Amino acid sequence: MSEIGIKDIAAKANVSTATVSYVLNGTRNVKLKTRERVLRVIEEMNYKPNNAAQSLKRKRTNTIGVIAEDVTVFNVPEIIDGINDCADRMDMHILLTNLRLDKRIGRDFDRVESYRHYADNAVSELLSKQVEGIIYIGVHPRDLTGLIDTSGKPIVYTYCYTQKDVSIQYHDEQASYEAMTYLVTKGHKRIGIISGAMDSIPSRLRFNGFYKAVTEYELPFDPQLIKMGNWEAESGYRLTRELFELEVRPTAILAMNDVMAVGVMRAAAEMNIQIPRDLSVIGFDNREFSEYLIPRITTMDLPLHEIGYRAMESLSLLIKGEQAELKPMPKCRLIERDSVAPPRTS
Amino acid sequence: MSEIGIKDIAAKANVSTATVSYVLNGTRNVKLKTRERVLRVIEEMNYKPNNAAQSLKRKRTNTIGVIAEDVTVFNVPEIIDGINDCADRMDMHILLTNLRLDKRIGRDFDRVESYRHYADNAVSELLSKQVEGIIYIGVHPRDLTGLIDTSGKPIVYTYCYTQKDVSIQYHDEQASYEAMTYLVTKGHKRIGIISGAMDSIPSRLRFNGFYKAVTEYELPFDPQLIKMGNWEAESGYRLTRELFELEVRPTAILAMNDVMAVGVMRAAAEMNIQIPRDLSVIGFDNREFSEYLIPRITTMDLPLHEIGYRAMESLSLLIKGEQAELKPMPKCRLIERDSVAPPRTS
DNA sequence: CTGTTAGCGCATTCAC
DNA sequence: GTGAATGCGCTAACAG
Repeated sequence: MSEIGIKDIAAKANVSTATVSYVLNGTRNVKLKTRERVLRVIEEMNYKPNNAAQSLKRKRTNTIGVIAEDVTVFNVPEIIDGINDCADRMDMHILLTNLRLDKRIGRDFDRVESYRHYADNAVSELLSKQVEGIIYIGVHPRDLTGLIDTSGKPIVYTYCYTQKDVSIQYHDEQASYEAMTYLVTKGHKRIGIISGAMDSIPSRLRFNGFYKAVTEYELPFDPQLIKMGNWEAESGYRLTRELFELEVRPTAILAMNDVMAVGVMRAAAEMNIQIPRDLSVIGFDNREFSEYLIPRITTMDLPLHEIGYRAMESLSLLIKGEQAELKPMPKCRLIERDSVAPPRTS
Repeated sequence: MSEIGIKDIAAKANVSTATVSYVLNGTRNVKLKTRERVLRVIEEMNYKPNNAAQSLKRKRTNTIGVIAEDVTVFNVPEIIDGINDCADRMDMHILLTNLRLDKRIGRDFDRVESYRHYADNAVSELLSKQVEGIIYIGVHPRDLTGLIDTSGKPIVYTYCYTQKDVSIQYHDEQASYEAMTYLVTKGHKRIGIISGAMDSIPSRLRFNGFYKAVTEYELPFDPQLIKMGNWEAESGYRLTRELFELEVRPTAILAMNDVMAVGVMRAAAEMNIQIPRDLSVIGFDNREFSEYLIPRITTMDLPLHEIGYRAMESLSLLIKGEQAELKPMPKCRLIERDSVAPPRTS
């Protein structure tokens, strides 16, 4: 029975409820002896303060809400972990809501109306529970302006954004630029790129990084080396075949995610092209499997933990009424493995 | 400002707070006209009931706590998703606590003392928040008797268990038996097995299934075909090499997880053994990467969603004071892919 | 059908 | 250093 309350403690310890509260919260000095007595009784009766009553009285709950569009998407757990990490340190608690978008409406994220309902519910519920702020974790970066109304409560977005709220994202452009730099350093000049879906923001950002590298390193610019994929392995496969029908073939391919990199590898295997001897491949996301492929693929690691941590930091600032500081975007990190080598001097 | 309360609504709608409460909860009939008026005011002022106050009054919170030992472990998100799925249907809410064991204490799960502290805190906090029950998601199946005291509140364990509480687990023994059956159906007789760590319960259970198959199908029993791994890829690699030094080599290998199956594949690649032509491989877990390997590996899918769902169902029963019904254990499902073929008739 | 009011468990102000 | 009284926002019993 969790029915023991502060007054049960007070009675058993021969003090008033106020005294119990004082020793519990350290709000005022209590004679050592009484304090010890109270503490002992609390221990004995295994008393736990009723959080509902506390929240009602103080105006704080020390709780924030996290809305995840789908916890089963690969990047989400690590972001949550980052939020947790930070929240623990500031003694904040987390109320997690899982929208289950993937299961419920599939991948059709652009039809905002199809899930506004779920989002609204989640927010209402969280607000009802008196959260002091909300972190929204998208499954895919996109503009969510107007989706959510938090009634003035602070909100931070990650893996998506709105036009007026704080959002935390990693540096896509820097990431692909860095990947290109690595390839160039290894001696590659003709580098093919297989993009994600073109209506996606990360795709465009990563393209920017690619162009920047092409320009800065004065690589031969050939539109034929640029292929529009759709994030799926099949597109990596198909486009790699196209790339290899070119008269002058690329010596390296940058795939905008690891899944498409798998497609690249499949195509290569079929055409008897050895990676990395005949073709270098670099992926994106550092998905778990990227380490298990043969060869293990070199890829860009996403700073997911850091994103979560930062989101929590910013939210905490907003809750305190301060301005969220504008730190530079978290960067991706190159994971060097076995799928990149210098081009063959044929 | 979420400072608007029921009495603000009452005032503006010219009714008493009670009436507002009644229309909100449908607890009593309210004249249509007044109801509509109240509803309109609520809408206008964007009023959200204060859950803390509600919980204080009713004795229910409609909230359960979920303690995950580590949300970043591969199987956990899907379990949470299952819990969510069920919780949504019964209008229950979830308070998630992430122990972050992997990050904080590493893989040394047996030293219960090293994380009792975290578990205790999590439970205290949850109890304080008046959850009506708890689901505990372990990272690895093991006996956790004595770790947690919920002060009488119902608890359900999954991916771990205690000697007195309800726990939900999938059917390991059936799974490996079924995997063996599949291999036998394909014509294999000499089947090697690479186990997980032997102090692990799933390892032993899966062995049971293996033995059962060996017996029932009257396979040649050869202790040399049984290798003790440790769940890591390296052990799969090393033990496969050992298996291939045997005079009569196995035609198929059952690895107790997909990670070790990767090791098998690596060893095979090095020895120029083609999968599945020269060697069939079957894994366990249906890890995401198992589909991306070349060849894609046949594996046993874990009913994670179902486990979560069941855990929630059972907990809900316990909360209502009923007995948790004993359904048969959820089963694993064979995912047929490309790493198994009939043995070569050499 | 609607209003009045006690009290849920706790923190806090004021009085001692 | 301690205790009695008040009220947080809400529900439900009681009264009309």
